[in-house]
Amino acid sequence: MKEADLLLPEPTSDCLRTALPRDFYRQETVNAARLLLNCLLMRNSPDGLTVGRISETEAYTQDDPACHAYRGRTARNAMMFGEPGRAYIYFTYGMHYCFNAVTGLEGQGDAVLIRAVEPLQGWELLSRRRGLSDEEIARLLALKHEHKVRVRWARALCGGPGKICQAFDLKQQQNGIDLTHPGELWIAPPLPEIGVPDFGEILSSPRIGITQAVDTLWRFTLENDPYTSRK
DNA sequence: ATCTCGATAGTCT
DNA sequence: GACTATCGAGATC
Repeated sequence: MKEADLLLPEPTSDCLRTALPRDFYRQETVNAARLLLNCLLMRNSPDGLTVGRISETEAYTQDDPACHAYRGRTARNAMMFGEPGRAYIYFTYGMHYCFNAVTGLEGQGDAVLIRAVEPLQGWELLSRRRGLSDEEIARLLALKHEHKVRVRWARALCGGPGKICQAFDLKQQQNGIDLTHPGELWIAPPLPEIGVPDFGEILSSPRIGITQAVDTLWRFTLENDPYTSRK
């Protein structure tokens, strides 16, 4: 399927009624990180609905020195040791949030970081939350059919974990939300009705922004997917 | 395209 | 007191 065909239908779509089940998150974390690619990040807030196709993930396991849970349970990382299928959202660098899905067995301390998504629905709302002016949003909406503009805009909105949290309004308040049921925040499987892009093979690369275990290739992207945080 | 750097505050030593 | 699963601006090539 070509990328231009990846158009989200009206919000009556199945993705509003469907969520990945608990058992999906219970599987081995590295597998979950790979399979979360192309799944749909769904966010319903009083402001409106926003949807993004997951395009970049990273796996973190408790026995991995780069993982927040590596040194055991603390108040901050407690959610990682809880039920798989819940959101683990944390604050970092004094100004950014990062969104993870808890994976593996309960009590294990694993999670998958969502590093980039392709916006599918709610471009205007995502843009406002990211601080774009009304004039800039209007200009981009008019040019959105141009591939280069669309990719550039998408990456400015959601090409990085901090950007996703700002665009999707994810903060401490959303920490611990159960992602396995449609509500204010959940993840839907890739739906054929929406269109599943064919971006080729899954690539593995070093995780970004860490200093430990830099040779563990647990960052996952799709070969020809332009909607990533970097090349 | 790739780099360096500063902002900023919660967490842990 | 040091570090951080980041971002954006500005410099440089």
